[in-house]
Amino acid sequence: MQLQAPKGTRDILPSQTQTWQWVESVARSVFSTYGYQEIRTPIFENTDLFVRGVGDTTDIVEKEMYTFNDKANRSVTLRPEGTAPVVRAVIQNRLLEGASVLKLYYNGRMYRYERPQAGRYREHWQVGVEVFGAAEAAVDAEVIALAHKFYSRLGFKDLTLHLNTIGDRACRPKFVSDLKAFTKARLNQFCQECQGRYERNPLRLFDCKIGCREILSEGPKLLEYLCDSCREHFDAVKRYLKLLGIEFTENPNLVRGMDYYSRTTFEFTAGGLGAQDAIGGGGRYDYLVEELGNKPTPGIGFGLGVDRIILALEAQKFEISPQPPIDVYIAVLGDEAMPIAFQLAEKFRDSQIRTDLEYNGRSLKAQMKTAHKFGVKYVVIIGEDEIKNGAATVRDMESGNQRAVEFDGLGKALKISSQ
RNA sequence: GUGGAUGUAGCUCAGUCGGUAGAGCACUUGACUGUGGAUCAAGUGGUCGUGGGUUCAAAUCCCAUCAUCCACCCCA
Repeated sequence: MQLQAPKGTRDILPSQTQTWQWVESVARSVFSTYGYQEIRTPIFENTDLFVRGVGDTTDIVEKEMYTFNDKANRSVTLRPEGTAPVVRAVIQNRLLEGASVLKLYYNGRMYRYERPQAGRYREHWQVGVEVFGAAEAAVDAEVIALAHKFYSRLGFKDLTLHLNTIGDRACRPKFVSDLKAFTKARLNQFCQECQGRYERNPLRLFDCKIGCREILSEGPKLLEYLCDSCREHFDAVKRYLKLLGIEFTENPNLVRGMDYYSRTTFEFTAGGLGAQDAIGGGGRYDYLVEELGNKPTPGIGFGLGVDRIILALEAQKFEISPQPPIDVYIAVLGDEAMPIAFQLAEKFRDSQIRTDLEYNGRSLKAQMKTAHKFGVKYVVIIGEDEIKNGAATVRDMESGNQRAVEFDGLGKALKISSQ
């Protein structure tokens, strides 16, 4: 027990990688049907990108980043989220020039220094999309529909979509200042945590789980402060979602953890997950590109947590039937059989037959057991008799039937039989 | 960062009032001279998380520490 992966990290073992590959392939397939192309960005960035992009008063930046100095004393940070790096790459590589709308997706690991818990890791995987250059409500609805389609392709049953709007530059400042004033007048009624939130980021007050929200229910409501264009945008998003038959719950408390959001925010939660039940979320960020130094460009996107998606699928009793790792197992009896088996295995592999063989000279019974455990269709037995006759014994593991096949014709025979 | 629970074989776990370790599964061999899914038997495998302390004697009691899990917080 001395060797151990770092706290909050884990290995994804061969028994699980089939599920992971399947989830990733569904993501690729669904995203590409909406016209998205993949982008891969570095796993670390200059720290400044996240401080400016995500926001210097957010929890992510204040206490959850893996930040360190490299040998030239540059401050770099393992990416805690996917949006800021993609925006950086888009600006740096001028991907917006000559494009009306740009649709990108990514799949990668994120890092946050948090206390590990059920469904919460210090290294976790997200697949996500980002759209640039489209401010219309239809795009908000399409992005949400995309996430929704991904989940339903995976077979999700117990799924809730939470939807909110947090206004824009025109209407949010007034709301925030009124919220601050309201809170200040009752500050001693709020919990310790919320008294800090009041100072740093009042919108986060809506996230309190202890009960401070009850006090706020008497206070200003964001929905009542929305400017006309924000209200119309939000209504349009809802209309489009209804058009597609996608159910949602309006959740005025949905304030997300990055400062870059504006207008639409959303989050998907799944049943059976315990306290960490958000399996994906995102929103619109119409000011982020500008704040990072480019000409103003609207944007919207989401990140979906692959680890939690797989946990939730397991909790919902979903299972993919495991595929055998190989097609053929060669049973080897005696030292003289080894060179023949060794060559045959190479021939099979050249014919795209997935093949493994016995290396340890165990009993035939043990070899058959191994072949059975792998779930192979055929076992090819090479022993004294087979060498003498120049023909291997081929056992069909489903029927139990055996026949002799000359060494030369083996590859072809197996190829045909296994199709 | 704050709480609670738990660390014994590859896996899941048992271990009484302190007397220096067990089961099931898995693995190997055999019953069956070269045949899987069944049965039976034997065998391999453990610094009892780590370091101290108490004791004639510690997996067991005490302290510390590390790790894991769960919750708070936050989020995917």
